[in-house]
Amino acid sequence: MAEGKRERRESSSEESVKLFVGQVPKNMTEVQLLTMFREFALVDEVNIIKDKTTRASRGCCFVICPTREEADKAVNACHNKKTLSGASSPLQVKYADGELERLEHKLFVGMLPKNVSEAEVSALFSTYGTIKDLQILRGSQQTSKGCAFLKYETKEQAIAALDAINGKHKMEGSSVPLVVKWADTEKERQARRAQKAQSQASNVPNTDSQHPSLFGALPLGYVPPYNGFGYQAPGYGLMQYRLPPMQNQPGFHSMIPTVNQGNALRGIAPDLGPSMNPRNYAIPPASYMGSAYHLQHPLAYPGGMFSHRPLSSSPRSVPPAVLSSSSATSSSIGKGSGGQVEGPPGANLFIYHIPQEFGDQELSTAFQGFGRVLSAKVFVDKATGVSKCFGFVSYESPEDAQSAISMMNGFQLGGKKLKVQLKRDNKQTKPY
DNA sequence: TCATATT
Repeated sequence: MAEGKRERRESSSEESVKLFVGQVPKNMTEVQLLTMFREFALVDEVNIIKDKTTRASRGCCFVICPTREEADKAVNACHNKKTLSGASSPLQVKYADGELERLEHKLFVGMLPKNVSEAEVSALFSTYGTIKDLQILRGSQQTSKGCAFLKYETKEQAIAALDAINGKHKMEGSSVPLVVKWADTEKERQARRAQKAQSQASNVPNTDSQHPSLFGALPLGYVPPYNGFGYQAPGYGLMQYRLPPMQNQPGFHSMIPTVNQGNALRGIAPDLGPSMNPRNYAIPPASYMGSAYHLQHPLAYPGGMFSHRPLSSSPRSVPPAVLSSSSATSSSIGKGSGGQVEGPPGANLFIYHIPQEFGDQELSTAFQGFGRVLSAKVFVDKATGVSKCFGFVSYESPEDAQSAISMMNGFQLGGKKLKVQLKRDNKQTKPY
């Protein structure tokens, strides 16, 4: 018991350092990992990060080292240097989120006089400890922003300074006391940034209609103004999205009401006579365009309405999204609690050059004409939320995937051509 | 440019 207590304290002491390790095969145990890391450094414990509900490994773990020196040894020896059997890429070993900051003892100092020098700030704060780093924030013209970041050698020093100065000490020539706080952590900053981006986005009216991708922007079954074929969001039209060769295939022309054919292809609203009921155009569609907006996006052609399969020979020639106008929008993409649903071997696609503005939903919609889409994932930058323009689509069968490849690979979208290939398979052959 | 994941 005494021993357990001591161990606990060691693991969570100020000195110990937590590392985050990625690319850990899901079948490895904590003991195996512990053994492995101990070849390189002193390690107190390993904690595999598991799915909250399934308890399955999430393919990463934490490693606790007694000191920073030991942690650095582990990082230097392993990060990007070793690939564990079953992993697709080398181990990623780094300080866990917030860990570096925790060791930095970094303070924010506010309410500095604009003309104060580093030396003056340094002189004041040196009273409480050794300053490892000091930086007064300045604008483009070197003008002080009236605040600074400062790092102490130890946490105790930082606390001493914080207690002594915050709200109490006025610098020469200043009428307000300094503000001293712990600097925001990276996570806090991220949260703040996300918050800001969020509020800015919601301040823009009509975000949806301005979205270059019209998928998902309109409810399925929604009949747009005019006729459902020519409607376009401001600034965006079919012009930006080239049609695939598809249009030359048999059956293509017969799918579009003659009156509107030309314009539909260009995303131009036809000039309807005043007596004409615009909605008439969108009606026949029950089968044909569960949603008028399918036509607004060229991707609707290859995958959606104009399957390369003979139109009459298979029920699948009309994609699911088109059959039912009520259930199609979110034909339940695999978003099962964070995990991504993978299809059988050969049924998973890797897609590159996805338009920036596409999200999971748009990707799914674009690829749903070839089979049931089990999952569709566009990768986004963790910090900015910006698409990395690649992603994955999984189908139930390899045949679906092959159809999608033959139809969508090389398909021009927004200036670039989609690259559609089978996803690489990193699964190791199971020994037994 | 191939599932990157922070108990």
